[in-house]
Amino acid sequence: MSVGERPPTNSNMWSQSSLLGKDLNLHSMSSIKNCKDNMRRRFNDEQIRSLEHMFETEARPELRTKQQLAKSLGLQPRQVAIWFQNKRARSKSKQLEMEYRMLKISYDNLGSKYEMLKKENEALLIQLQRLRKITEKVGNGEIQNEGNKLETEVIKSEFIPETCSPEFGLPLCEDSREIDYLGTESDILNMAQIAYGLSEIENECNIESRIFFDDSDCRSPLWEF
DNA sequence: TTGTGTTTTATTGCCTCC
DNA sequence: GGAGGCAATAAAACACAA
Repeated sequence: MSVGERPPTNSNMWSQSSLLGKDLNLHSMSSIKNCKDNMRRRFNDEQIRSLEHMFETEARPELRTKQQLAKSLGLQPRQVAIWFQNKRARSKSKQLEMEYRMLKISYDNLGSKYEMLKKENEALLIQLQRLRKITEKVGNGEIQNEGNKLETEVIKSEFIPETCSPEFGLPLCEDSREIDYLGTESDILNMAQIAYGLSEIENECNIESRIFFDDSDCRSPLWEF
């Protein structure tokens, strides 16, 4: 017999049992355990095909259906009932496995997205610090009208977003330095004022970020999945 | 051939529903 | 209380590497 081939089975352990004519009660079989041990056989290909086909249309068939199917396959109704029960269990297990895989993929994607956003956040914070320093200089009058053009150039050269992303309303750019990114000098001053406001928000955000994404929490069982 | 892991068939105990 | 479902488990049948 080749590998994977079923042994020929034209009957089964129940065909000669004392249960002929009995109902599908699955809990009244202990008295014939010895019979089972001597005669257990796997179902043949045709029986499996029919059972699978029936399962596709109805996973929980009625008693009458199971009895008819059993008769047509030369099995005991009880065997058919057990087969459906086991099949439902296998099916449920496979379904759970599939759901787990999907969730894991989703979780992994979320993780890499988080890492990406974290890097972008870090880059933006650095830029914010630079902007704040410049704003302080403006406030202290360190930047004179005469020098504005020069400062503007410095700002332009310094304040180039490291991440140009449409998600943040920033233009996508191959070479950011060629873009007049900040606009006019008055725009810069406006941004500096905004920066002061943002620094407050930034502090709050960092606190919240730590609550949700603190690495120390990653050791929790939930995080590990 | 044999040891071991996997799949399939069957049992048992508990639970819910009518 | 009986019927039938499910979860956990046993055990036979099978697959396969060494």
